[in-house]
Amino acid sequence: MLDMQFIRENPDLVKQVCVNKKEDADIDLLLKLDAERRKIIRTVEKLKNRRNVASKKISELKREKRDASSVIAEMKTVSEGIKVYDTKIKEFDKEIYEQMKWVPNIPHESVGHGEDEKDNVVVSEWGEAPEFNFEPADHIQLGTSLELFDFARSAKISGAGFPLYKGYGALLDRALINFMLDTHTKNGFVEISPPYLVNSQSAFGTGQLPKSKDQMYYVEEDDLYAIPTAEVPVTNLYRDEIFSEDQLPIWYCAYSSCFRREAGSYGKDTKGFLRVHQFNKVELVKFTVPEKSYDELESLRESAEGIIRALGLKYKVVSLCDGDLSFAASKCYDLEVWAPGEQKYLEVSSCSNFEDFQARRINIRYRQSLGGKLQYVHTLNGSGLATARMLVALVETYQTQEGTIRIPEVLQPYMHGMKEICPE
RNA sequence: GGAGGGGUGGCCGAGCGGCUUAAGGCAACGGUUUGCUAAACCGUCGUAGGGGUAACUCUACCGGAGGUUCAAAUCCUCUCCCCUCCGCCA
Repeated sequence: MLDMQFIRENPDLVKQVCVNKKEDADIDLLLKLDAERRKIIRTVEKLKNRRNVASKKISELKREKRDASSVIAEMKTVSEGIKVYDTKIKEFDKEIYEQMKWVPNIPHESVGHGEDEKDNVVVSEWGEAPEFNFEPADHIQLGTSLELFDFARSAKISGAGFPLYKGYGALLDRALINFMLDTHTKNGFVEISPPYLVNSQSAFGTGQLPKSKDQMYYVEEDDLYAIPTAEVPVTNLYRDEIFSEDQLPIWYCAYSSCFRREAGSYGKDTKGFLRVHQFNKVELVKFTVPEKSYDELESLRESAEGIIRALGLKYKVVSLCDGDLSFAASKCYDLEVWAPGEQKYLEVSSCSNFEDFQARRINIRYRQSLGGKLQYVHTLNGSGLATARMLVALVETYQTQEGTIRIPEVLQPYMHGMKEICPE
């Protein structure tokens, strides 16, 4: 959510951002409603002032046991007027809010202009693509022959896109999760294990609602949404709360399963683990003062990158252009790992700075040490990382000619010391 | 699911139709004085919105939404959340 005053003062900028981000919020209508609303406020507040003054008079007269009926009669009509205007203001507030919900966040000045993902900028690349003296298999072949996953049976019990891990596949996934959580907590993140179902207020707070309502699983009977990422519960932890400045920054990491309907994406990346309805992810979330948020974004990205490096996977960092930037983000880096079996990069993390866009929606503020002013915090988050796609890159990168999969050294302690996954 | 209790400023907590401009305390900030992890005293101190170049001023806000009334933190209705007990269950 943007500040109305900001929109009032920078209408052209906001309009341009809507065009660049391909959002069709009606800024002119919004400005008109805002001006209209303020005009009514001026009128009604004059009336309310009259009422307050008269009210005091009435109470004085009553105390002195004098007649107040003429003032009361007059106030009756004034009050009726107030009621009419108040109703009008409420209508305007609602209308303005309806429009405001669709206004996207302003990109940071360092974000490039572009149409879509093809205009994203590669910031850095790391690692070497593995070389094979044989034709590398993809994760589905590997997973099937080693019995790591069972897509056919999970489709039977739930449907396509619901993965099932088995044996060493399940162990590998668990190893990845534990390795990530241990690494992040060692680096200063506090671990959170959040609820998986959240109320609509939470889904709205982090920006999933209203825009991506159809992308979430919804339990109608209880009005609860299955989380598409741990970002939702963790960011909402401090909804309607006020920090003191010395409490910031706060760094959280949270493992959760993530649920996404992926409506409308049928036929795209449908193979195996590439795009699924349920996957596991360790999420990183930060709350910080505005001055530090871009430093925190860089450090957040490094935390996520550290995992990929430790696993020895080739990857690249991409800075999203404004056309590819999500609704709520000011700046975003995508981390993409190389999957040699697929012969393509897979997005395993998005590290974003939302500045005060989320904080404004969910009302998270902090009191400045100097001056004691209340200000909105900045929120950031990034995957650190999603395991489903990491598994794809991992098994494809570390496959051998014998059809086994070598285990990266950092994961071995989490795999009971196993160095290699071999056929049974 | 059933029965009670409760939601008031950063925190605690009084108020239960008009002498409230939400008491009082804590915390915070500024100052005076005395000085060994500090105390005492004085002062300032909610948030949001509107108007004004400004000092300032007006309006709203007591979980949320309606209602009664000239007037609502206070009365009524609905609703959400928290706590305790009972039931059911992992």
